[in-house]
Amino acid sequence: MAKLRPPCGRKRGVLQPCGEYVAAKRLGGSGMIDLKLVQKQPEVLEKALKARCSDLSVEEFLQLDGRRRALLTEVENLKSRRNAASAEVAAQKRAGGDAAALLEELGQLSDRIKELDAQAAQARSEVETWLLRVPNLPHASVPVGRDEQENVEIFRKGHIPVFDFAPREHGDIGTALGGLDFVRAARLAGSRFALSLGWAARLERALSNFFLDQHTGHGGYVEVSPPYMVNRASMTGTGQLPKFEEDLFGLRDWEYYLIPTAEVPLTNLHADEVLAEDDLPRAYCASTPCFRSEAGSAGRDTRGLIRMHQFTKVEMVRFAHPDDSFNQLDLMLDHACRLLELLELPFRVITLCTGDMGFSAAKTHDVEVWMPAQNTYREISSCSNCTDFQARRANIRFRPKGGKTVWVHTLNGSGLPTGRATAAILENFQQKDGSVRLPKVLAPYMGGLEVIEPA
RNA sequence: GGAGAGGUAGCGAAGCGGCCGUAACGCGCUCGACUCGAAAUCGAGUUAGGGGUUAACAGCUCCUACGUGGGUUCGAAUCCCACUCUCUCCGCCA
Repeated sequence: MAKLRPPCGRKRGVLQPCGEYVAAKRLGGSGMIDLKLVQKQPEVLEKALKARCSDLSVEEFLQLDGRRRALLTEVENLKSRRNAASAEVAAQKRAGGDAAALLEELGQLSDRIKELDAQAAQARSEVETWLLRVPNLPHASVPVGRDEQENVEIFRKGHIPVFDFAPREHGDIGTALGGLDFVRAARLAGSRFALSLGWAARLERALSNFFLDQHTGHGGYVEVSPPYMVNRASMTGTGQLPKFEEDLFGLRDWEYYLIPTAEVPLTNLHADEVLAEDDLPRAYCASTPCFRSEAGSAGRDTRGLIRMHQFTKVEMVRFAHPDDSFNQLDLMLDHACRLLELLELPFRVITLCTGDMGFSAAKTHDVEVWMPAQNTYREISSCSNCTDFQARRANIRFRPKGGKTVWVHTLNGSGLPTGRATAAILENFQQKDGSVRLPKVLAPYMGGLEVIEPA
């Protein structure tokens, strides 16, 4: 079964076939945060890490890196001598001489180099492991804050519905209408799984198709149908690994992971490529299942469709020129908001503070939809500019006209997850008699169905 | 699953133990010449990472990298082993 070994090494050499981190070929180049920056301006990183409430020690890094450099200097001097002496051997042999004495010395030198090389590789690997765990630096415009309490609301849109009855939870509504079956889903798989039937299954397909149609039409995104499981290099490229392995589902005998979001395959679509400047910006979207272990969220959102081990989501990914990436972020945010407007759902947009942002993001806007049963806004989309963070890890560059290659900026945003969208529709459009009205834009996708009636 | 071919810079491709990794040659790209301008042509330039030195991402200097990892050797793109990906043919299969 496990005969076909997992492919996870990639050309850039950050990884070796069995998933262990080894010396990078291009330390400080592709693969991680800017090494030079850390070395020369450790205080910048220190400040950023503090803002993110990270416990990584820059001090520790400086020690590791110092050791690495000391070893390198030593071994490189020896190599330099070896190279010169080897050339001498060649010259003597060409002249018909006997190079025995030199060869004797070189043999010892070679052994010493082998020893030091191993030590240097080890030191390099330690430095790299540290760097791979450093989150992206927050953009200057991001509010500094500890947690979600300090996120900043930007604007609200839409009308919060007023009910002359107690609004019910979407899980109950969907179950009562025969579309959702959490009992059987639990029997089939376990908790945090859902099963939809009839109108609900069709609604999931309808939402997916509606979102994709909007993106490929209005938004100019290229639709992609990517792999739903990827190798370790891809997961490292977008930042899920090595730090967040426990959040992922992996296969037992194969070095593959189920994607937690289509951001992973879509962003890695151009891994190890050099794009032309004219290729930017580039936009992709995909509807895929997403798999998340939800480790650490035990007890949260245990009812309904909000937090699942498997859910379907349409994702947007953009590759942008560094000078243009924050414009692209605004654009992508618009695309997400537009879907909610078309679905007639009330929402608000917030900017995440430094302490609440994801690992790879330099700036993130969350879109939160109104959920009547909880009487609050809940996240339905998250749009992030990852600047060059993922591009470094996945080695995605572009070539400015006539210039040297530069890291692209990558962005990703949900647009939208079908489960949470369904939840919002059920709750916001529920009616006193137990029926649920559907947004008008979905009618063509629902075979003309406008209201879901109790059986 | 069987057999074979291959992975070298932005792309194509040569090299198959030291004179070939600032990697032949071609394309592309940059600059210049020619031109009123352009095309064509001609000329020059054009890999990346790291160490040292440094105010410097400037220069100078050294090291490393020919799919990945390991081995042989004073010395490996070149020889050996394992792995991986791509392509062709055969077999099997939705």
